[in-house]
Amino acid sequence: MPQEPAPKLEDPDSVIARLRSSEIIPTTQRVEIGQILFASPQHLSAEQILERLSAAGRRVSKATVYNTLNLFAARGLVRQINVDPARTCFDSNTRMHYHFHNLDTGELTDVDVPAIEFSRLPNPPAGTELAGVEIVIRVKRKAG
Amino acid sequence: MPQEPAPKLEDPDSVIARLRSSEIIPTTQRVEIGQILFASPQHLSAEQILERLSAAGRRVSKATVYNTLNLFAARGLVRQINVDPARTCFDSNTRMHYHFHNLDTGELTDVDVPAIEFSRLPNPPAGTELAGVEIVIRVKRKAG
DNA sequence: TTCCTTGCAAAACTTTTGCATTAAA
DNA sequence: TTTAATGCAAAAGTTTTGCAAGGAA
Repeated sequence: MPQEPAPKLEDPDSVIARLRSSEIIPTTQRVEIGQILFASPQHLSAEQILERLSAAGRRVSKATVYNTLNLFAARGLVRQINVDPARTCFDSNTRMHYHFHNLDTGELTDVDVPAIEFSRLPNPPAGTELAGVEIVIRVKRKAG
Repeated sequence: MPQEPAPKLEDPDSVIARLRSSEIIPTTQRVEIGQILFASPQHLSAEQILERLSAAGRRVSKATVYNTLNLFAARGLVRQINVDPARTCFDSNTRMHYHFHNLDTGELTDVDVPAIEFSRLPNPPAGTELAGVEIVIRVKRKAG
């Protein structure tokens, strides 16, 4: 019987280098979490990371997973995404990009910057300046 | 001494008509909540609605506020907004529009559709169709 | 009367925190 | 050795739910 392929993990040394260059002390747990997140561009909740850790035979406490994700986010190693009010997602793709959000499945898909082009954008309110543009294109199963 | 002006309330009959046309039974509590929400285009959390209710001398249980907001959202009378992972906001402006999000204050400001114009948008993934485009323009206090 | 809604308290969740223990440099 | 991170359990916060009591048609 076909077996669920184990999700591939990023090379630990590469994760360590990445953490050090963000001035983050590379503890065992942080590296393990980084190996999961940085293996590919993806969107994971804290709970999903815990699942993948335990699937990989590693035990990391829930508190540490949250601490680590918040630390990574504060240092720009991941980006927080709020599409589902029930849980926060962390996006390991730190290049600028947008998202498709499938309303039926909850799935997020990246949209590269060149796929969207503005011909007009409003000026920020007085006293403020642009900090970023976030776009979520909601899609649903095609009626048919 | 200047007094905090009581936020104005929408006319009850107008709220009742609105609920009926969405096939929602206009109970006392639903009308009271509608009077707050529909008084002007605004973005309110469940907690803020409870505050305004009690400021107006009305008592509605927390459970009913949540039930009502979810009902209104399901019927398209308000739109749910997820910018703050800690709480869900409900937007009583149901016309299509976008938002400025002030990162320093958390404040949301409407951006009308004509203020943004696309010259290119990606095709939805195979098997899906467009359901909506959500844009949040993040702004911060101007450095100076 | 019949069906639906409300209110309360408790439950369910996600996320944060305090503190003793352990690991990193 | 000194400083910082981990793990646990408890706490905090928002949202949901079960059920008895009350309101709408």
